[in-house]
Amino acid sequence: MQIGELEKRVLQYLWSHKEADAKQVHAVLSREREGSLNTVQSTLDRLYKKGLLSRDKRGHAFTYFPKVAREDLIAQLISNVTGDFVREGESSLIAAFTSASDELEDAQLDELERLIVQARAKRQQTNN
Amino acid sequence: MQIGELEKRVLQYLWSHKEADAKQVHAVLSREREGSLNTVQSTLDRLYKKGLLSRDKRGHAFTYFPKVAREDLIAQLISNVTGDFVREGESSLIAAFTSASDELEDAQLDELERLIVQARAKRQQTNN
DNA sequence: ATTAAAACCGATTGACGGTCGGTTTTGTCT
DNA sequence: AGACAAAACCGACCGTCAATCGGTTTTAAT
Repeated sequence: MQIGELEKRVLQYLWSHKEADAKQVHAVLSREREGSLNTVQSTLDRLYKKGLLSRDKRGHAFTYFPKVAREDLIAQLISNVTGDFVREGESSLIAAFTSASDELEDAQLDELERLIVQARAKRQQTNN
Repeated sequence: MQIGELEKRVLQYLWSHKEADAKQVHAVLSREREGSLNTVQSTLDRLYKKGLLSRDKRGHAFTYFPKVAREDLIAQLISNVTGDFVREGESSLIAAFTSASDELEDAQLDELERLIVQARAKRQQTNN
């Protein structure tokens, strides 16, 4: 799946505000970019058809909600873009870490390790 | 930057074989896909112009070499595709890990942790 | 029923990867 | 140097997809 620039901004907004209709999104975005309400509407609709948003009619307008978590989408995008490059038995994450580690802060290294420990604990519990 | 299907295959081939000219690449790829030599040539040239390959004239033909490491390209692609989603002080990797951890094998968890330890050791040395 | 708001449709534009025919350049061999 | 063959290079075209927006239809509130 391919996510455009405007689509990304719209997603960002919805993740941080939980819900909004086209008018609201347009109002906010028009402070930093051009574009008609119609364009925002199309974009919301495209995201909806991509399964990234859900919606619910309230009065005239649809109110849109994020349907996928930000982290899930990030994971999916990473998987899409790296999938063909990754060997059997390897993870995109590991491949990426190999070269990204230099840019990580100490705190992020710690955080990542913490998450690993946590993941292990979880699969211990659930016998995963 | 955007990498197409054929471009990915060509890169894969060059990473595993170090160098090749258009003819060779075409010969190999034509076992699994259609397409003229010219198409492969264009693709090599596009990759060259993108800075992902270098080349060197040998006789009539250019011989192409990978210019970026596989892991570096993966990291760059991840950064491109997730960049706008990632908060200050956060890493795409961490965000991705949050949702991908369930799919990782135990061995990969171990591997990742090993890489973390290694990264720490390295920055200890170089006073990073 | 009227009316205003929003959804919906369809057309257009701009990127970009893939594809390939045809021309030009370039190396090689005699 | 001239002929020949091989490969580079150019330019055109297609398909896809995000962005854009005008105009029409649907819909809901009064």
